Amino acid sequence: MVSQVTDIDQRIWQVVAHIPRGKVATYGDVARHAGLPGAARRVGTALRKLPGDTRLPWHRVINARGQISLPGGNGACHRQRKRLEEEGVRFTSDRQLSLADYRWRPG
DNA sequence: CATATGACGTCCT
DNA sequence: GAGGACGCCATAT
Repeated sequence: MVSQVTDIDQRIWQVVAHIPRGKVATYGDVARHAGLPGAARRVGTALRKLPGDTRLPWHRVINARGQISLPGGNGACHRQRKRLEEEGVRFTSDRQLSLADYRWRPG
């Protein structure tokens, strides 16, 4: 079965590509900027379709609680944290950071 | 057309 | 502040 890439996915990816280095955005924020308010879950599905070798900064997308939403089992979770730390983002816990300090606010 | 699913958000305990 | 329950949205079956 092949995941179909829709126009929605393209818009979501485009928004993610605009998140500046060293900053993060919540799934809800990305959905809203993509013109799909309330469709935060759909953002996760779109990112899930990304190939492992993508250049998109998907690691800058976290949930509204300021924590990584990927399951800890796979290595993706650790990979996301590592990339963020390399951008200067400090974690207050294994998978949590301070949204107040790093949340991206366009404008 | 009805159900199930998921890298979520908000409210409540 | 940390979890759980329930709600939302677009897709897949």
